[in-house]
Amino acid sequence: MDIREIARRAKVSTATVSRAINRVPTVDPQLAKRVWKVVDELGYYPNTQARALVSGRSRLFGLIVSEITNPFFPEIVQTFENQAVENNYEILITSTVHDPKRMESSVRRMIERRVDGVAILTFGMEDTLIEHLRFRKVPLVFVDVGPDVPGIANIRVNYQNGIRQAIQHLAALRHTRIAFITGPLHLKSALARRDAFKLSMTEIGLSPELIVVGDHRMEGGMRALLELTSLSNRPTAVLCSNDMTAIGVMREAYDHNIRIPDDLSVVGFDDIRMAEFTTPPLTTVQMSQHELAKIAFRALLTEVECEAAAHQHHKYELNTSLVLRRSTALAPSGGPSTTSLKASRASGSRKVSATGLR
Amino acid sequence: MDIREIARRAKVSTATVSRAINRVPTVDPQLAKRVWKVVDELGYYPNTQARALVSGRSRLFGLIVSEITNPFFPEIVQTFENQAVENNYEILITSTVHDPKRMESSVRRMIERRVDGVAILTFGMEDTLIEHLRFRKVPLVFVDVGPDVPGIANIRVNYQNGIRQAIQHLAALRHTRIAFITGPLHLKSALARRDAFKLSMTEIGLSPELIVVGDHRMEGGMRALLELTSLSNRPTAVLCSNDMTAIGVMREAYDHNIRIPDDLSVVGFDDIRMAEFTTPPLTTVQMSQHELAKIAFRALLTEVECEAAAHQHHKYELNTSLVLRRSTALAPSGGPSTTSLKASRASGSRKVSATGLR
DNA sequence: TTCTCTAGGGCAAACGCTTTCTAAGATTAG
DNA sequence: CTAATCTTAGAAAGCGTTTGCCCTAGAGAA
Repeated sequence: MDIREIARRAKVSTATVSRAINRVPTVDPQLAKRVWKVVDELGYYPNTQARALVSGRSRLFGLIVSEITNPFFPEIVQTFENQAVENNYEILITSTVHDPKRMESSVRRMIERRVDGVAILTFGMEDTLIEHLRFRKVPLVFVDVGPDVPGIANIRVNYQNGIRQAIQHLAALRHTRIAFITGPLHLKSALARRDAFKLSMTEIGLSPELIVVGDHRMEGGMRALLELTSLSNRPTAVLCSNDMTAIGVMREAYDHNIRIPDDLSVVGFDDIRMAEFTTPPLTTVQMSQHELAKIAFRALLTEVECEAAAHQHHKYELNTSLVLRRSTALAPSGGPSTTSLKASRASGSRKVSATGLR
Repeated sequence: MDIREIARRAKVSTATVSRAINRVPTVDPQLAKRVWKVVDELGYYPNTQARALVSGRSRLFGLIVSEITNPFFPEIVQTFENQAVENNYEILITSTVHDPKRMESSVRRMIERRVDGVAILTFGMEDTLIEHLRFRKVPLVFVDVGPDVPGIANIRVNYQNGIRQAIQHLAALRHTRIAFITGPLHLKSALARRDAFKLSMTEIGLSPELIVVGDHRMEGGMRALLELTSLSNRPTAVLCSNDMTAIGVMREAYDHNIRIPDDLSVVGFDDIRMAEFTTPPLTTVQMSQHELAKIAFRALLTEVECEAAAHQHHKYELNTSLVLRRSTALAPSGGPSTTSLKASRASGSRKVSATGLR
């Protein structure tokens, strides 16, 4: 069933049907009603492919993520999709699972489908692929890792804010030996977090020397805790480069009878959904996936809809901030384990306000 | 840049270019090489919209899930996407978030994009929407909830298997008071699980009376545990209708100083990724998301590719089975808490074999 | 040499829409 | 009452492919 069928039945031309459906105001209300009646009766749905072909816009956005099974991403996908639905876009998702071949095929497929824009929310991407997209003038938005050139929107994450809050929170709980477990050191975002840790420590006169390398996965956190406990002067608190690492730390701690938070305070980073569900619930630095996705979508949309904006170089920023839950407590005082802060805390989670921190 | 441009430069007709690109064997190898050379030089990518328009197949599959942020689904999405990439399909994902409006718009969008098939992996769906799809002869595949009519593929889950294994595992650990926390009772899948529990209990001469209602979310699990602990003869083990419920139980247990597994054995259902990361790691009934997605995709593919198959009524089955981790132990013997099985267990997870069970 | 056949390439018609251009009425001005 | 202007619907030209059909050239047979 096509537009001609509708035209025939409504006794108008296909042009009129098209105009009616697209709510062009110049069409006579009488006619429009007649058209709509037929459309509804027949359950006619316009063919998007044909529309896209002639209009030159597919109303399709690409969304490339590292791994949809990484708990950081589903929230992003959900929000991105919400935005898409709201704005009558469809979204083509690719989860690259860190495979270059996969990235390449995904870029290719997106180009073949003539997407109107691509959001690249992944930890690194080969430049030649980006070139392919740029060459075809596909609007692009990156987070963190994007090249600093015009025509590409970039979302910069302010890691410093949240990490400073975390460190100052720990310091306020009398912790002085605070360790940091990094992510893979080839990741820009991991390095940025580590640097933020260093800065935040030196800011308050602590030396940021307890740094061990993790891998942003649970296993890395487990290994890192082992490494830290073998030290002569163990840390009493540990800040992790992401939540999965923190979960690994807590898991390993459980196996070694290290109580959290009584013996060791743990802070994560990202605030993935799961952080709320761990035992104990994880205090962590929130990098709102919701906000991130929203910003990414809007960036794409402005790039696409406003021709004017297309040639500017846009920058966007995403803040981070500490969310208190129950994996941190007063530092053990050296003697028998001290009472924790636990009792004095509400069971829900609440954001710490920036006031008083720095 | 279009096919005509290629034709011009390779000094052939567009027909030949098309044939060369699609590897039609009748085209002269010489010519084909010439065409491919130009294609590569210019970085030409065929326009999928145009292709779809004329060929009548969009090479697009729809995937409707309840909520991508529900940890059950990302794995499914990933596997489904893998399959799609392998078979040169693209996938349109919708997360309905239980909103009927959203479902409707999603179905509409899929029809407008002329998807070649839709996998509906959601907990219930309005019949009128299904009608829309059936009316347009879109191949469909359901899990559990699909109507039993020809032209629609159905994946039936064998809940009994895994749940029986779970119950017999608990019984072997000397548990006799085994509780069950259900999901929302309007969900077919939740009812099926409950019934499997009842049957498995009576099979071994235990009475399935300790049943409380949950909601398939953490909160429900927390409430349910509270309810169970207020009972005069508390259960020593609890089987949950899904993993999130089990996580809620463990969380609440932590707050009440009920040790898991020493005081209470907990078994989940689904085996979401997170189950491996809880403290203690959750023993649970696996319903392989990987398998599920794979079956769903294959079902769609056969329905689309084999015209012959299209008019048959297909049935597929997905098995379930217990995965042992560390949230179950010998039932406390009534006196001071007994030693748990913990020490005797490997730390990894392993599947229990069906041998000896039933 | 002529005829027949076949292989393989080109022409042009779709696919289902949007949109420009045109023309027919309707309306207003002179 | 005619001419000029405006309004609105229809005719038709694409959008970028695929594909059925036809045509030609060259091979092989007579």
